[in-house]
Amino acid sequence: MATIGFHQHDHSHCIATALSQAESKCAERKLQFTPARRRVLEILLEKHRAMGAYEILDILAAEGIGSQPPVVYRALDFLVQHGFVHRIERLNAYTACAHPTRDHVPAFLVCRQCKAVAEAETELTQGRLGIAAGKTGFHIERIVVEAEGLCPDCAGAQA
Amino acid sequence: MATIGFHQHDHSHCIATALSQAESKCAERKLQFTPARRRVLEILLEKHRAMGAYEILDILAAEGIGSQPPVVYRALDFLVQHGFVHRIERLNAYTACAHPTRDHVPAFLVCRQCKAVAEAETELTQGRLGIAAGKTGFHIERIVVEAEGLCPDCAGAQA
DNA sequence: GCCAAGATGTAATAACATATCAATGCGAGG
DNA sequence: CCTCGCATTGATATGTTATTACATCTTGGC
Repeated sequence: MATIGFHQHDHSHCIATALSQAESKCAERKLQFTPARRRVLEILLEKHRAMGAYEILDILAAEGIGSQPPVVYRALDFLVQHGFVHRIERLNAYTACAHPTRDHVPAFLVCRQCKAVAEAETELTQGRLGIAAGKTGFHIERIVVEAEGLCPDCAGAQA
Repeated sequence: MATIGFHQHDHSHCIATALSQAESKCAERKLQFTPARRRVLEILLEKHRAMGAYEILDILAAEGIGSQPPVVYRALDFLVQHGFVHRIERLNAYTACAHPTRDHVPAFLVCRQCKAVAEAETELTQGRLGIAAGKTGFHIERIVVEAEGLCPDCAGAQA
């Protein structure tokens, strides 16, 4: 499985796979994979990029699923909590997890121009930060790693 | 110089030093260290914690320096741009740089309970993320590293 | 003194997120 | 079957963070 996604590929298969994986995972853990939650995940998988909550909400509203902010935020909270979706802090946006089957610490490459997002992995207590935390007795629970720069396409177009 | 700051210390000296360092740096680079910019940096140094833009704005407003959002956002943009202040994405907040004399990639330890922030350092193209970026031709310009967890005080208080 | 670039003043609005409370559906235990 | 408890949903309102737009003023180089 590619960890990085700055390339085109046929996509409908991934969507179906990811959705059914999410479904089984929810069944396994006795979680309710409700229509709103399912649809939000599906939208993120379809678009395959980082989307703002209100952008998703617009789609839900057009489909009559719900038009108030809490609808989408509740769905996103659920999906993030269970690892189906990640939040990109840098963009205040959300993106479907690229490899939901593995337990992992996500790291992102975010293009500052086109906003494309690729997901990689990292360690929880990597290098210097882990050392610094250990020294002071800080207990790390979660880590946000987001690199900002230019994706190959935008770097090329700029020249 | 300590890279981590979960401890008390006499502070007025650091403030004066940091301000005059900022001043010289601006002079050197022919930047305007205007009253609003100076005061925002000073506020962040005084409080010595992450502050929201509107929290800073309240202080500016009370002092008659300005009461509209752009006042504080412009000052913060300037300070962030030139490395005097860092933005904590996870908190949508800002904090004075702990070691403005060095060129560095900041990394933060953020307590999820008391919101205390400590600054450490990291590398721009560390480990796996750098490799992933290299493989795909992504050009990293900036990197955000923020660890969330419990600081020693909060971890202790909880027990 | 004049011009261009940078900085500020001000109003309005956009974008992102949460609080609250009532109503509904659904499974477990009686 | 009933009903208790709990997760989810619906709906309204509000809170928080950030940007756009445009007029005006200041500063520094020529």
